[in-house]
Amino acid sequence: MQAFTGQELSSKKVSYLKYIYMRGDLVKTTEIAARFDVAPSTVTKALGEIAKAGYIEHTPYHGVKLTPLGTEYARFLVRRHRIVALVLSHFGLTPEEACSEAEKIEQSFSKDLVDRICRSLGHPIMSVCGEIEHDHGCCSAGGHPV
Amino acid sequence: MQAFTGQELSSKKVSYLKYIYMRGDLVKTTEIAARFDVAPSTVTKALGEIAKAGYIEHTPYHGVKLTPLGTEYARFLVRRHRIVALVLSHFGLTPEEACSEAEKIEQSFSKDLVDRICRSLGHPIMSVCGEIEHDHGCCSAGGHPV
DNA sequence: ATAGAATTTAGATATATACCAAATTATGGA
DNA sequence: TCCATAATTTGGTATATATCTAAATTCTAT
Repeated sequence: MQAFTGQELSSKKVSYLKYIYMRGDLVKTTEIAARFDVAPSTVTKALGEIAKAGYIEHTPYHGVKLTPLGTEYARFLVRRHRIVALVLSHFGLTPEEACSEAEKIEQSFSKDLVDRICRSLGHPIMSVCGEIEHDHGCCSAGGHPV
Repeated sequence: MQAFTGQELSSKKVSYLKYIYMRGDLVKTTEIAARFDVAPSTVTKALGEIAKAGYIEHTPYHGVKLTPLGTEYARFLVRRHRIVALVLSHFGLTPEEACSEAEKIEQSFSKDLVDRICRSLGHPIMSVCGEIEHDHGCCSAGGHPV
């Protein structure tokens, strides 16, 4: 498995990548632009950069698709999001609040930090906005023994 | 009291402001530059912007000093830092780890979120890297009743 | 085959961060 | 006091991110 840090992509690119992952298969520029309320040209430029980084395959005029690396990375991004949302829910935020607040702060959580929180929580399988997948060595590897 | 959101200043500016607060009184450009390992000119520019925003008073060639607004804001920044560090410590991070990890993620925590976490924790007076001041209506005001 | 929709390209703007080199100001020692 | 040196600021440049508009290109469905 890759050694992600969680800081490979900027905040907006992470949002786009997660969206592409959730939508699955081929995703169109216009759809992403509509979802994030930005101009299509803004999305085109970002997609080009995400593609250059190897996370998606961009077929001009046709759409984007995750690469295997992108899929693996997106899985981490979603896990990070859900772990952070779960943590916030412990402070009394409703599932909706926890999810939207997580969206704002998750960007700065490193993979190592997420893994430690995950371990400390006993590798929960459910968050407030979906299941938490613990594939491979993910958060059980490294650091303190489980 | 002011209605801060926590996003008034960029990440680096927040770091500089917290440092100025901790150092107290008149702080010199070179000192800040040394502390953050950047060129003095980089600091000068940032200080100019922080001053324009009203948080510090910059006397060219002599140093900077917090304004009342800046002092109040810095107090919030320090409280935010300590609340976040305290939260991280609950997941098994040592005080040092919690403090340095908090430094990386606190920027994106809004005042509202900090206040909610603070309330949920029962307004703790101690964190892992110092005391937590709860002046004015701070985290007990607004939102759900305490 | 082509009009209209989708998309990309090109050119601008804005913010944040940072550097270097040159100019300016401050300050301490003779 | 005067000046050499240190500190600081200015001005110019650079990168990265994010965004837009307008024009050009490509796709697609009639």
